[in-house]
Amino acid sequence: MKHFRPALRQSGLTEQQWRVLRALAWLGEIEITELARTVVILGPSLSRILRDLEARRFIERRTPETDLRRTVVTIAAEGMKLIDAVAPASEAIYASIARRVGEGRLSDLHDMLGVLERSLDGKNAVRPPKPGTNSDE
Amino acid sequence: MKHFRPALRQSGLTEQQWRVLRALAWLGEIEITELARTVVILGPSLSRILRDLEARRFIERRTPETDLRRTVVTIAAEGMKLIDAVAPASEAIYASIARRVGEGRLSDLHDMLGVLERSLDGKNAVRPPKPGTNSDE
DNA sequence: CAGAAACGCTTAACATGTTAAGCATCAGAA
DNA sequence: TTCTGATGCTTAACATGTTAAGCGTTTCTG
Repeated sequence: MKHFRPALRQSGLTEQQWRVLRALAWLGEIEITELARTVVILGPSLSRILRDLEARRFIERRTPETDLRRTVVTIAAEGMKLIDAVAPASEAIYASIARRVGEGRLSDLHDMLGVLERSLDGKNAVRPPKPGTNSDE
Repeated sequence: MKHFRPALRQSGLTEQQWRVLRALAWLGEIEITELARTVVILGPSLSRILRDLEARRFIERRTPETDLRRTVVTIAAEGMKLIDAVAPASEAIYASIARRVGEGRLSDLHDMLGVLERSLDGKNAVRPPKPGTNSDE
């Protein structure tokens, strides 16, 4: 959401890069296909984003010996530093939004979007994290 | 929403092009800045979309003598044909979505999004049309 | 009347969404 | 063991979102 963009840009991150890094900080390590589902970004887009984050040494990749098709991604030390630097501002912005809109309303909206998603797609619906994280609006 | 895309692509239209054409069919003629607000597309993006639609002769432009800065846009005959050709399929898809999700839920969601928007931005909040039109999800 | 500020619109540049296609690898069937 | 289909991931190409900048026009101020 554009409320977060100025703060993120100060740290040289786009929204999507931030969301990906946060997910990695949260999850530890994850395979790319799973990460795409978790952050609700299409595979080709995620590939490109990860390429850039890897070039900037914010993430690292590893191919498990058990299945050479797969790539496991983790956040690197540089990436964790960035997360730690940006998280306070991001959380403050989110808290401000929550105050203005109301926690109850955000929660209701989140639930309704989940219902909508399940109604339309049935399976394979990924719920974004509950309020308290960077909601994708 | 991706439910509409296959049908639109058969007619050589993207979602945004369709939304712009439908707004023009609905509104008659409108200035570009106003159209951008109405369809919730940023000016630079709308400029590019209109450029393409104009090249394909789906829309027409006119500069009013009263203010040479402004451009008034209208849908052209070719554009109206396209609207008439695509509208039945689009409305059928929307009706299907409404059945699966529930009209009441869609209406509630629409209202909640309006509240969210007003809470965050106060003024200048543009409400997308009520269900029955192509909602921007 | 002249100059400054604001407005309307466009374009450039970059990031990402999206669709299609391709390559390497794995799993399962014959 | 070999072959086929599926999977994981990447890239190309195109459309659009976004930010910044620029140009022409209008409005406002001194």
